Amino acid sequence: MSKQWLTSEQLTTWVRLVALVELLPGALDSQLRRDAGLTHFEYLMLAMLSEAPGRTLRMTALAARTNATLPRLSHAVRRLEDRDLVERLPCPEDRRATNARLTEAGWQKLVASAPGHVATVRHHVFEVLSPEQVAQLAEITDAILDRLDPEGVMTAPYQHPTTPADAAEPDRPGSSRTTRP
Amino acid sequence: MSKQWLTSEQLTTWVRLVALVELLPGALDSQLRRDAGLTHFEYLMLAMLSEAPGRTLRMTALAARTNATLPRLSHAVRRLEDRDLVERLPCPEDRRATNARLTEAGWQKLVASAPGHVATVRHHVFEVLSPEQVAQLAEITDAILDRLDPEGVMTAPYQHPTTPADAAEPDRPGSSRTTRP
DNA sequence: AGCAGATGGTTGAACTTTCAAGTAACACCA
DNA sequence: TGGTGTTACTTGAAAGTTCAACCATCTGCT
Repeated sequence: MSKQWLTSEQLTTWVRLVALVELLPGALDSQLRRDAGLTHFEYLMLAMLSEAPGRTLRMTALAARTNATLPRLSHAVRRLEDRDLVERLPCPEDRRATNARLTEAGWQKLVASAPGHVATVRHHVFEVLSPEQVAQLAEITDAILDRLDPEGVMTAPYQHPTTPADAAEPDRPGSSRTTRP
Repeated sequence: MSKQWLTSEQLTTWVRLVALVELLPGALDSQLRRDAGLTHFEYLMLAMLSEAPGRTLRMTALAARTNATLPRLSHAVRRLEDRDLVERLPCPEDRRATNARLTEAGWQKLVASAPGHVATVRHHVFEVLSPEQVAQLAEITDAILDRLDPEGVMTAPYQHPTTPADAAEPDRPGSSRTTRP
């Protein structure tokens, strides 16, 4: 702590960033709950699974990609399982592990809810930013995530554009990508 | 929904922004829980009260400034009351209303925990950004908040730099401002 | 082979948030 | 004056998250 306080520019920026960080998840949540009956966290789980090879991910990997603790994910997956959007399978390679796989109904659910979600994202973020600002925001978030998520677990598989997730996904080539948001 | 999907620049930016929005609250929370025994939400309540005239705010106003529902705030204030950090007073002007006021112990708690919190903010955000990027981020968040929080309730009293909150606060002039983060 | 420690995941209890009433006071108008 | 409707908040129950065990399996070491 070399300097104790923030400059007034930093303070203004920080106040706004905190507001953004508090408000944005709520906005995403309400749209998804209203139009799709999903929380943003549930949507994220489905989206992450949809991008994985075989639409399948180990619990630990899914937890990392969604920033969830293992207990939280375990409970959440059980609820999604009750709704037939996801299924649990024992992992053949490691018998301690459990794989979560998107069901066909889960895939359909995601396909059905993605457009409304994307529209919300566009409305709240991209419609109000210039292309330059989008580029600036990409760099800014990249810099911050460098410390917040050094491994880039949450932004995988978007870390390595030379080996996109789609390459490993056999069915519906090119379409899974568009469901990402 | 004129355009259905996002460009790849937008997608990259969006993935990072989501990661940021998910990760940052957790980072703030763990530091505050570890070093101060406060959640970020509790810290925000104390900070907002500290800036208000007489360190007092109506429940509704505090709820707006912290992006909390009224039931959530009511429960949370009761817990802070149990810890003697906040007290509840009936509002003289409107007998339906309740005022929440920061106690001296609450003020001390805030003063004690602010430096560590600010250090975390600096570490995660301002140390990795250039001054230009800080300015860019201020504009970007401003644009987004325009739709997310048109009234600017969460960023008040930083909306009107000509009438700073400090002007209305009698004691410890100039100091309350620095506890804001 | 066998054991110690690490890893992967689940479960139930405690805590927090949300949701659905419910109460009290204010505001307006007949 | 007395409704009628709105505002401000609280409360208790339901839902979700976190926390602290717990079990099973794997890994590495002897």
